[in-house]
Order: sequence, then C-alpha cells, then structure tokens
Amino acid sequence: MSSATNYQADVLKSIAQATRLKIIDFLRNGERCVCEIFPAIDEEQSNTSRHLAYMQTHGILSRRKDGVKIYYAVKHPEVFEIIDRATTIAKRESEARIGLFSGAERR
Amino acid sequence: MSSATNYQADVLKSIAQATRLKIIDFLRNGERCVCEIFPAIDEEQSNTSRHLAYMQTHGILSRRKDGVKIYYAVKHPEVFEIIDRATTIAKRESEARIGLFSGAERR
DNA sequence: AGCATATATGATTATACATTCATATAATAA
DNA sequence: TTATTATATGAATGTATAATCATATATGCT
Repeated sequence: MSSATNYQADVLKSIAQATRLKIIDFLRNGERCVCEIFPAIDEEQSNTSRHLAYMQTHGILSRRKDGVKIYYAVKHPEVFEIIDRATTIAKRESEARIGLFSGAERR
Repeated sequence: MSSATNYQADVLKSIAQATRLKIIDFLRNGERCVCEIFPAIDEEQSNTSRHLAYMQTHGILSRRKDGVKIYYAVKHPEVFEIIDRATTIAKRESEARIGLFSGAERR
C-alpha cells in the first residue's frame, strides 16, 4: 500500500475524533496547559492527556514544558482549515437533509 | 456532547482512512463506477463497495445508477481541499523528522 | 427462462480505539 | 522531607472498524 496515503490517513485520523476536535477548537486562541484544557472541554484529565499525547506524537500539536505544567498548541494552521472545511460540508449536508423533508413544495 | 462536533468528526472520519483516500483520489477526475474503482485501487470488490456505501451515507459521495452499474463521485470540492492540506502537513512533518537526523550542522 | 455481470450484504474474525479507575512520576512549595 | 499539584500511564472494558468469504440481489442479454 502507498505509504503516502497512510500518512495522510494518520494526519486526518489525528483530527477526526470528537474529543480531539474539542481540544483543537479550544486551542484556536493559542497554547494552553492540560490543566486548562480538560475542564474547558469537560473530559477527564486522563483521557485528555491521552488524546494530547496522541496528537503530539502524530505531529499535530507542539508541546512545551514550563515547570509542572505542559503547554500544548496546534502546530499547523492547516489543521484549522481542515476543520473549517469539514464544518462547511457538515452544514451543507444537514441543510440538504432538512430540504428533503420541508421540500414538499418542490420547484 | 456538542453534536456539531460529532458531525464534523463524522465527516472527517469518512475521509481519514487509507482505502477511502485511495478511492477519493481515484475520483479526482470525476464519476466512476464500482467496476472501475476496485481494480484501480487494488482492493476487493466487497470491501470497496462497503467503503463507497459508507461515504455515500455520510454525504461525502454521490451515487448514480445506470443499468447494472453504479457511479460514485465526490460531492463536495472541500473534500479535496481537506486532503491537500493533510498532505501538506504530512510532508512538512516528514521533512522535519528527516531534519532531526541530518541536522548535525544546525544553523 | 436461463445466464452473465455488477453491486450489495450477512457472518465472522482480527484489530484498533476511547474511556475509566487507580496509581506512578515529576516539579515545586512549605 | 513531606505535601501538593500537574501530568502521564498500566490495566481493564466495551465498542467500533476493516477486511474476507460466501452468497444474495438486480439488471440486461440471448
């Protein structure tokens, strides 16, 4: 199998998960420490830590240590562009689905 | 949980998989039938059919029937933009990793 | 009607993933 | 040194996912 395709899939898999999307969204305003992230997204510290580690390992997040605290940030602006486009698709699709119902008056 | 986040995740999950990426890439030049797709990406007919159905259900692909043949196409141009950005990230990361090794002469 | 081709699907298996709880480790403060 | 706070991780569990084989269904052809 094309390993280029596998790398692409790995990058996208690092984003394509609800908890990770919440984390990334919270990081839109820049670097935050774990202690700020997990209460903000309402997930367990443990689970949050695992997702952060996953994304860092896969090159999506950067990691900076300052004393006891670990600060994570989104490393590539393209990550936000990807999410914005996914949002566009999701919106367009959900509108299309609504249209199927209310669309009795089909032009 | 925010269901908006779950929809975004669903859209991205429909793309974030090696076999599906191969399919989408093959569909860059437009609509193709199943009988063209599975030999092109070198996967079983059965497995290809499942992934096509998955992506169609999740609003990523359109589906058109013509006789015995079923033609699939990528429905939203944003899908390609997402993949292109994932490719950019994957490339940048793999270059950074190479740099870690060869980078003895660090400027 | 019978046959060939295209696509889909049930059942199964193996693997990966997300989450939780409890606990380990590291840094700092008292 | 002990206590406290921040983060990570082992073990366990449940659930989802991908792939395969065999077979069903649908269409069109002879």
